[in-house]
Amino acid sequence: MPPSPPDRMRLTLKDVAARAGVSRATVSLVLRDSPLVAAETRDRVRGAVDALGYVYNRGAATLRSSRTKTIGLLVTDLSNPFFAEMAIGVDRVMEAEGYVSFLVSTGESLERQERFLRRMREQGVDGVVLCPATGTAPGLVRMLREWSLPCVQALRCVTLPPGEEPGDYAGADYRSGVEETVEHLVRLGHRRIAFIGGELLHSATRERWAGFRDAMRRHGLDDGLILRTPLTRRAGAETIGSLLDSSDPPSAAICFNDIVAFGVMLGLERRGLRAGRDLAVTGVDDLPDAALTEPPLTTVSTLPRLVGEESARLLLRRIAEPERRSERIVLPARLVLRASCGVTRQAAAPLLAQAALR
Amino acid sequence: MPPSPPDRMRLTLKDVAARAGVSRATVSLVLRDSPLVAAETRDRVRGAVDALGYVYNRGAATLRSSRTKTIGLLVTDLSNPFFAEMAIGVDRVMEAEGYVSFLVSTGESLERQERFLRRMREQGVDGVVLCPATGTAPGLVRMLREWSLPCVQALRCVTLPPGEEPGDYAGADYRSGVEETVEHLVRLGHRRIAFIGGELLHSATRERWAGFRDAMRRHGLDDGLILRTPLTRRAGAETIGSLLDSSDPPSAAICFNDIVAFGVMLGLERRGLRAGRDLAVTGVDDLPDAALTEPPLTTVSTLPRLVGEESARLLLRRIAEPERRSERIVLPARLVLRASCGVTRQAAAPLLAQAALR
DNA sequence: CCGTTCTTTTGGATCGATCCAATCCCAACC
DNA sequence: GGTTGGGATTGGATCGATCCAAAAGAACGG
Repeated sequence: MPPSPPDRMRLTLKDVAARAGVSRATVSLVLRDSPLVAAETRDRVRGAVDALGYVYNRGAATLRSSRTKTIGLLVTDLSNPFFAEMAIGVDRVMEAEGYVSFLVSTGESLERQERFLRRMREQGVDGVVLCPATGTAPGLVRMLREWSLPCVQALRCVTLPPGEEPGDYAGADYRSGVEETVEHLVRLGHRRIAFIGGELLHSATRERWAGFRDAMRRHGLDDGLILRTPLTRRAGAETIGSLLDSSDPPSAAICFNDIVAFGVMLGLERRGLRAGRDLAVTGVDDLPDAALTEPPLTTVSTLPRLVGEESARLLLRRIAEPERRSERIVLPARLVLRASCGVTRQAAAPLLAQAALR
Repeated sequence: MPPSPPDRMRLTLKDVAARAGVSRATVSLVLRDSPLVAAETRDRVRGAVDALGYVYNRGAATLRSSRTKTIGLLVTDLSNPFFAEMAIGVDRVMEAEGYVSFLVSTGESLERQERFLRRMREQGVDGVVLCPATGTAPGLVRMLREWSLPCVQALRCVTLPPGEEPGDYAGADYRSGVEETVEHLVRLGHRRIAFIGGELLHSATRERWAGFRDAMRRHGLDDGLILRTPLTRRAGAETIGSLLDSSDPPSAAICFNDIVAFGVMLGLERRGLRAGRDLAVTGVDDLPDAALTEPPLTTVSTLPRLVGEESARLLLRRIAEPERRSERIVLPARLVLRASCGVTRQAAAPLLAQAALR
């Protein structure tokens, strides 16, 4: 460790320059890894930096260059590991480029979301990754554009009227993930399938519902059994109870996400029933816990960390080139077969005949 | 919304000053809510700010005042909702004071931890809240002190040699929480109790172990059944299996945290056993899910959000007054009785006699 | 030896707020 | 009427890096 400055005075470029026998400008170039400086000079300056224990003052650099090497990252609910993972993904990519992130959890509050964005502007962040809170209006995206603050939406997105640039977006293909789930359940012989969860109207909900409806209709099945519930374990447990008591209960339940699916499995357990035997249950997200329930949960893997990484890369591209066209990155979402949907693909064939007899 | 600046030029204090017919200095005072300015002037300036759509440039302010109104927040694992909650707590308090936080998940990597702290110093944060990664040496705390960067440790803490100022710390009273758990289990008649989890040597582990050992010894019981395992669901499930197969299996298991406890319950379920009936199981943290397992989990509530809030307040005090004495805030941790430990306090009395006959 | 080109280095101006000592204003008091 | 005092306001210097145009130095051919 270099010896700390003996006095309380903070060292500046000038001190380093004096010690290395060059000008301030040269030191500045070295610190920014400019190819302009000669190797010999570079080493000398580096030596001086280490010897003095000089600390770069990013604030001063910002003022002059109006580049802060910081970004804002807004997620709706940090205590949901799904979003936390995505935040980690963003951070890993940004960090490698020398950026640091302001992270905040909006808790689905539009007011907090906007306040934070305003503050990010004051801070002069180079861009933001935004998971829009439920109910975010297109006006917000326009506002950011007005500010010329680069923004990438992640996991959810605000839809702008056609004709307007939609803006960058990175997310998972919820729609086809749910479609694939329906296909699989139908193949297993299920005809009456419920979709559980998603009271909030945002793109991630609409995509799932669309996938569900399309796939059900394709098979001529009733696509109306969609239950709007909060996205909690508790809601899952409660919903499944009333559902099973109804006059025409389903034989399978596709849940909005794994959390709801865990709740459904809990609800079944409380009634002495079991997922996979008495009701096929599936989720979305493939949280680490999904493989560890009893029975393990069939679910759609949406790889939040990857989504985070892609959002970050997208934002970096946008910062480098603000005028480029909007880009949408939709990562594939694959169905991960486990026991909670009754039977895995390999074992499905013999059962299909049996199911047809129902 | 104020009309955006018509040209690309960024507005400065000077523009606002001109419009309001005052000097730059006065505008600056208004923006900082100084009591020095007359009410009439203040309103006029505020009007000009709104009319022009002026955006405060915090970077410039920082350079001059060397106060950034930012802090760094380092947690070990953001995808653990426990830490995420604590981060939210920190953020809420800081936000109310006009601060924003750089948040990073170190993933228990000492190298990442140090790199991030260095970057925080360059950014000029006013302070950091640190959950030290496992294996963090006292040298790190000394380094921060050398940098005169205010630091509050949270949830875990590095122990410095006696005589040295220990530094600020906020956390939960794991020790007495675990002691209380032991007391309760003993009251229920358990004699052979295992402690599961905690391979990593940090203060939060040591405290739990100490609480366990003390309480067991106090009752003349064997305090040696401590199983070091990773802090995951999977580890909990695997550990309980081998434990039950051993020659002298325990009748109760106190788990490091709820995650491990969930794993243990899963392990029991896989063997057709049930927590609370075949083995008493308890956890620590009282995650939201703890109330929703089957059976619900008895656990020690540690209120991570509160710990976060306290850490933030502590940091604010330290920033305001760097030379004050170190402060330790240890929040009480209470045992929350649920069914997984076999029987709740109210129902315990009749069972005690029966237990004595074993 | 000079002109040309290319590489490397440089000093001064600049970014936009805050700090501070000085000034201004106006009422109150002797 | 002059002086004092306190509240309100101000102009210029300042924080520490980057930008830029220009200079210095090196290399080389004619």
